[in-house]
Amino acid sequence: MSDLPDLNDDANQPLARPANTSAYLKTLNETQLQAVETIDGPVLVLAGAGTGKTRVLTTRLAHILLQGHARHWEILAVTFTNKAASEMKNRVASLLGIAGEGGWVGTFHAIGARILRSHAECVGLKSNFTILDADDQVRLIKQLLENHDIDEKKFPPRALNGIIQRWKDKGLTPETVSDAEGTTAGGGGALGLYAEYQQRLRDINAADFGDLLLHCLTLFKDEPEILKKYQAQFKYLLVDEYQDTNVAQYLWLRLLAQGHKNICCVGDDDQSIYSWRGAEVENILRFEKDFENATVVRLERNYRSTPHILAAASGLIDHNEGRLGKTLWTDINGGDKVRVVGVWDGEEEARVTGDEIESLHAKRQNLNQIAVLVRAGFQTREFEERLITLGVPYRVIGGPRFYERQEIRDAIAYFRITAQPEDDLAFERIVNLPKRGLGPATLQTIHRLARAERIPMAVAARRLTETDEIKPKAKATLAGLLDDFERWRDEMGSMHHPELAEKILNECGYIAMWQTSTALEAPGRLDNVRELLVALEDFENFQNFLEHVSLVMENDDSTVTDKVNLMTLHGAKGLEFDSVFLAGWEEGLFPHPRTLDDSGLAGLEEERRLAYVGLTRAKKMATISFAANRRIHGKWQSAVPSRFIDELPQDHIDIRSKPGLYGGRQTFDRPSSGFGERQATFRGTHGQGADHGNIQGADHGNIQGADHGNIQGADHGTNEPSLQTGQRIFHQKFGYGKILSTDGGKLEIAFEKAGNKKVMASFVEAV
DNA sequence: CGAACTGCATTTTTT
DNA sequence: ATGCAGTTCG
Repeated sequence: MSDLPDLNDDANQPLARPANTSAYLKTLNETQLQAVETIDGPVLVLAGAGTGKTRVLTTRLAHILLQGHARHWEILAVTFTNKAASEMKNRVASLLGIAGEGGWVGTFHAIGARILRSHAECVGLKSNFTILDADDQVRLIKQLLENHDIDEKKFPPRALNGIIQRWKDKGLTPETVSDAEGTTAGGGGALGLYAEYQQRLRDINAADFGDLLLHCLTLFKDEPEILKKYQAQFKYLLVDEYQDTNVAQYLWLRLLAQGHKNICCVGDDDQSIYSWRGAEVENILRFEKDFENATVVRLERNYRSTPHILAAASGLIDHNEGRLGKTLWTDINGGDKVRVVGVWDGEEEARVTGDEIESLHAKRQNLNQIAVLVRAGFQTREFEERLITLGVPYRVIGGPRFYERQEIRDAIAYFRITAQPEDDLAFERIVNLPKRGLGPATLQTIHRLARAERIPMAVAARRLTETDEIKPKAKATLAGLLDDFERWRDEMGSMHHPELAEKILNECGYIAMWQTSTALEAPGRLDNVRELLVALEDFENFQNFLEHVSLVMENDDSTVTDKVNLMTLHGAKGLEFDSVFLAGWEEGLFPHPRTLDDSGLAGLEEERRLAYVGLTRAKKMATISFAANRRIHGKWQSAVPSRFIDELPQDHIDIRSKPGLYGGRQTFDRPSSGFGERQATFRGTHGQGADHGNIQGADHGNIQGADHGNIQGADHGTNEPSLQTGQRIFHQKFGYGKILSTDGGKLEIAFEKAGNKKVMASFVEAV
């Protein structure tokens, strides 16, 4: 990390001229300049939507380098997304005129992984540990539950994983989870599961996303010298989207910042929309208390939206309590009011929106500059259908990603097991793919041994090839497969990795499997696999490629072609468009009832921030729409406009609802209603919202309360070293027998019924 | 082993 | 409505 060639000589010498004459600072406004030039000590930059946040962040980074305050490896700049990280890298590079390779600009997770790989052994891992994604996490939990015969229905693996991940978000290890939480969460079983999950991760040399930070915290705590090294190294810290940090990230930052105390956090409390995945707005609200003598800079001049849009958004967010408070203003003139459109149903909403988009397009509005924003992913469907009919090109942002496709995950599992023999999840995924007769029975045996001995499945499998535990045919197949793994592993050193990858996929029969498949999607899958092989070329080796796959899964749909953007409100954060359509502003949909149920007022405020984020994406035109009738989960429901519509300042909106639609279900008997009347309708709203809650509310997310299924305590029903020659034993499959000889974990047994067999000691009970 | 059937939930999403 | 997972049947 340290002695990289310094690509930029200027960075080594302070510049003689005064800072504010530097060309790159000239374009900044006064507060932006302050945010850039206040280099020493803690700085909080409250950057409202569209106030030039990224610019400040990148200019500040460049400024520190150009002024010679630090070299590029002495600055730590963290973001949440790869997109933000690469944008920062690129912009800094262009400001400096060079590429800042080797710097510490990256996502929290990428930086965490980098630190962790250097000191993996301190937390019980090896530096080539695998990074597990959400899918792997859930599968691992499932395995653990199966082992304890716990009913997945009563304890959904996803929910349990959620609990564990939230603990990790809070920086809690199984040892530090409070007793109170430990005894209630997941029926009291989640904590035990967490401990077991962590143990299993170590056994298979893997870390999940949360671990990338959590293990860092453990590392910093256990190895103060290592922490000191990083504290000394990072003279300046820059943090993007600070309002989205969770406790673990906060602690991580605070530790690292303690050396030089130059930490600059940029964020906007009004755009905090990720509490459901552990983000804590409190981090940003508390900044001045956490970091003494902090400078707070407010960026309030908005360069993005017209006054009406800004006023509507500001008026809306004003309904939230506990804000740090900002007053956005703009110099931009003109622009229309925010349009509020009521329609009969979802179909009409899509039709009206589609027509509007067409007419914008006819007026030469760039389709890339148009977005339809919805609350939930499924809502894009109706718009897609309509746009297809109209022949308007579109893209859905946030859809399934390349690396999430089944065939890609399969192929990658082969690479994973090759690069990291202990990767159980990869092993399990491909052991019988393509089908090679290693079915559930064999797998279960491998599993049991792996668990009993706390060894990776590949190791367990290898041992089982030396005993009679599994059928001869399966045994031979398994031995062959394991030999393949090893052969490929040996070749990693000598062969060019894209070629090796191709070889692997050919030899294992995976390619053949799709080639011979008559399935409709087979050719497409093969194409994807080929594409994967091409992607491999861009990386130095397997390791780098796999790291990329797990951490940098870019969703680069930023295709050059001109298309309308469809996405969720969450997905729109950080983006901007000339024209924005905000669809589905109805009670029961937005604010989402589930959020209200789960988090009450705090949830409502977060939904309101989501609305605010949506509105502030618009540069020139914002259109809000709601339907009087909506089909949800196949059922038609009448709907009333979202309470957020009521909260918009009337002076800045233009209601274009068809006469009579404003009242939702009252449409027929009470044509045409105005604002005043809406209050009455609004009451009805509440009733409906509550109904919604009832449909779900009953036993949702409450894994507690059940008194069964204690996750701990089930034993693995096995051995102790007291197994000696002559000892009578019981084996689950072969029955009773007597030990003839022992050889480490292996035993030769004379079974009363089954004859002489070699078995694993783990599968034998002394009787 | 694979096709057909049944029950069930169904926000947001990065890494 | 729809899709997914688990189960059952041929």
